[in-house]
Amino acid sequence: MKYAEVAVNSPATHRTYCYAIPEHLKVKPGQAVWVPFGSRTIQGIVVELNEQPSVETVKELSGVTGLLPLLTPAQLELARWMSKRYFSPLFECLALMFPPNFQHRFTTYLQTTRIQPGQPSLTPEEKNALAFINGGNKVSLHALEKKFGTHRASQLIASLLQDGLVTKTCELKPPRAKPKSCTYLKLERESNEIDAEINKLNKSRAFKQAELLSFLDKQDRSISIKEAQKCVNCSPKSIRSLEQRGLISMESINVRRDPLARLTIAHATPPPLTPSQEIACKSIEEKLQNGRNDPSPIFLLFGVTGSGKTELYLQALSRIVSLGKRGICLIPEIALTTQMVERFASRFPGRVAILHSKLSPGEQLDEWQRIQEGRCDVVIGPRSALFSPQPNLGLIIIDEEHEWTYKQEDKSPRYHSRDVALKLAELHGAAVILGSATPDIDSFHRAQQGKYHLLTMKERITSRGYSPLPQVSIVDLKEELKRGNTNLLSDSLASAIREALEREEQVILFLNRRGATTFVQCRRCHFVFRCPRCSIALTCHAVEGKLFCHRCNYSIPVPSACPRCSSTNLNFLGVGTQRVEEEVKCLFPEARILRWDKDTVTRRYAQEELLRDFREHKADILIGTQMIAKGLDLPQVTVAGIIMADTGLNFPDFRAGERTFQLLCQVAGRAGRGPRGGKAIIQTYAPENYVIQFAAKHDYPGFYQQEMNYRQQYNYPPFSHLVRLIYTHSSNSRCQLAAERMRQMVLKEKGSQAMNDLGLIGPLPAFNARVRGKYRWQLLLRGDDPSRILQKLTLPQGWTIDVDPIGLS
DNA sequence: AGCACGCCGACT
DNA sequence: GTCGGCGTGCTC
Repeated sequence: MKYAEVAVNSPATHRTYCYAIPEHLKVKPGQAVWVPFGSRTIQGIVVELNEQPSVETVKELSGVTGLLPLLTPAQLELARWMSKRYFSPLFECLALMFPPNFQHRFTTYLQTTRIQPGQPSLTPEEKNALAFINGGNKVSLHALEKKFGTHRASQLIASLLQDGLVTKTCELKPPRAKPKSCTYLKLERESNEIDAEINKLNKSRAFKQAELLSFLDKQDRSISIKEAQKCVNCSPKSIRSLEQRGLISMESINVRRDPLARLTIAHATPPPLTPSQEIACKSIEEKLQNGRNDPSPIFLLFGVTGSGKTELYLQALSRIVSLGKRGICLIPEIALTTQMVERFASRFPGRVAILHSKLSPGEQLDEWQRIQEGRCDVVIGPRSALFSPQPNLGLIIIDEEHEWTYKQEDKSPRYHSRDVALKLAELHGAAVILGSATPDIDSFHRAQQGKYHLLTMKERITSRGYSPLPQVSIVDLKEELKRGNTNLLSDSLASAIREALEREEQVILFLNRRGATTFVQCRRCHFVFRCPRCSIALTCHAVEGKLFCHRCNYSIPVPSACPRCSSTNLNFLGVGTQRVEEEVKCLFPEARILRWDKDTVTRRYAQEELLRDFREHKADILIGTQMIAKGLDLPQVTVAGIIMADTGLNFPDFRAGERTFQLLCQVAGRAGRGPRGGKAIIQTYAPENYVIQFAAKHDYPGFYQQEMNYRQQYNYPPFSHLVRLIYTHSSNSRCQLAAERMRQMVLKEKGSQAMNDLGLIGPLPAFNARVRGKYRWQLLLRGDDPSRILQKLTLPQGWTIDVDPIGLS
């Protein structure tokens, strides 16, 4: 008898469980299996095989799904590493690597047994529920919960089950995506025989069949059933009848759902490299060549906006492909994949796969299969693309490596793609290229320490040769106010826009907020309208005439009076893209304006369309939030305006400065990518702030130095590591209590482990203390290795652990 | 996820 | 005294 250690799909289960393998089952590590667990049967992944059981009493595996192991040994190893590092259940880490739509979910159904009308012991509500279940022959638990509420439903079911009036059954939901096939028709007779058949059919009044035969005879390619029905307008019955008589045959062929089919991609050859690209490229090739000393080299490609980082990715990839290996390229936002995908697809035609959540389940499945079959040189996608089954991995590229979307914050495992990529590369002996114009402070620090190979590209190239970075001027909004200008646009920004419009050039205006006004305040008693559930200020959307909570979507109509003092003198404070748009419209009534933020762009390819319109100069001014800052190549833009640089600078997070610097550099870098050059204007109330000063000079090294001083002074990363512990509960006092208890627990452990460097911050309510009606309190651990203390502690339920948190909100 | 166990307030 | 609410912990 052999035994399997299985990671099971049960929440909050960090260990593996031991199962006996029945003689008739063939099981290998990486295999997906069904196992009995408590009262149910659930899915699991075999992570290890043993000759001896690890516990005394074991159950048997119920079965396997698929003959081959679902996951490779390297994937198992990566998941184990992630589970340990991020304190997340092993199964959750493994699940990242499953094919699309793999996880089978059970649905619970209820059915009535013998009906006994007028049961005296039943409450009216129970009778009601019984009638509801009796209505259909099988009712899902979900439907019942919707009707009666989750809690009430489970109570009702419990009592009805006890009375033996209903039974409960479990069924597997069918998978949402299946391989798509198309059935083709083929003639089984020679042309001369066909004519005879057509005559025969016409005589027997089966003229539709005759028509179909003659249509098929005339074609020189295979015709699908759908095409045939459309062209001849015949019924499926006619086709069946011809098939039954052996005149035609049907063949089913799998068809691929290609997400790139809607793009027209021209093949391209590599352009000549600039001197700095040449140097960087040589350096990468050299390291890839002597893989023996350093099998998994890591490059930090520090190149200013427009220095041609993508070309270097392409060169490195083609090098890797020529060595018989493959690559993965991570990009930060789904919205902007298209430009990148087109670049890759034009150089590796038919050998590019893309993976992201906006693809249909069918497309995801088909792309996944192509990748697994080794038919793609590169997989492009957001952070999850890291877990695609790319065989023989030789290179991982992370574009815009400083981007925060690479860290999964909202759900477990709370991993950072950069760190996981480095581990994955180590496991495969693959190279890693991290690319950015404004590298993450931590990445640049590691490059300085010699852990990464630093490649610098300072020249900016455009279609017509080199062009300098745009000149950036800082506008002091305090001065502007003194001069009596209360508009959002300063005089110098307005005149820059005017000049650009006169020359028929384009302008982008950046604002890092959304909504028309930020919040509404009473001028008399200073009451602020807040969300009753989340207690954050409500945002006004003038178009809908409502105030919205941007966290939980709670809304109320735009108020006309203060609920506290009944004053009708309300102040609509703050700035949103809508208000910028109004003001710009007012100043430049003839300009064509596009607005891009999460409110206007929700449809699947809406961003793409909007971007295409702007690039084709169907609009003059683009107003947007964060999204317009990211990696767009807009050659006709000559003016980039930052409406308010300070938003975010005062955010209660030690990385606020870094984040603002990155944003400002990115926006400024949007201007002047074409032959006409360009300029950027930063409006701010804090013109002397080092973040704004260095951003205006495009001086990353200068900013890095200053920022490092600050981080060292306050012992923030990279001089320390952080772990955030968060407790969530609907009662605030409970949170506080739990957090205080946790603090005592950690302090005690700190003493027994003699971890003198470990610092505790908190307990504190999280910056967004209330989310969806639940309070959140946090405890920050800071030190050389704060994770170590947690290995010994088992956290009570309700706690989440975030290792190396990215934001502290 | 489900199920059992144990601890507190509201009743016969 | 017990019933049933919920919070907590376990499932090989």
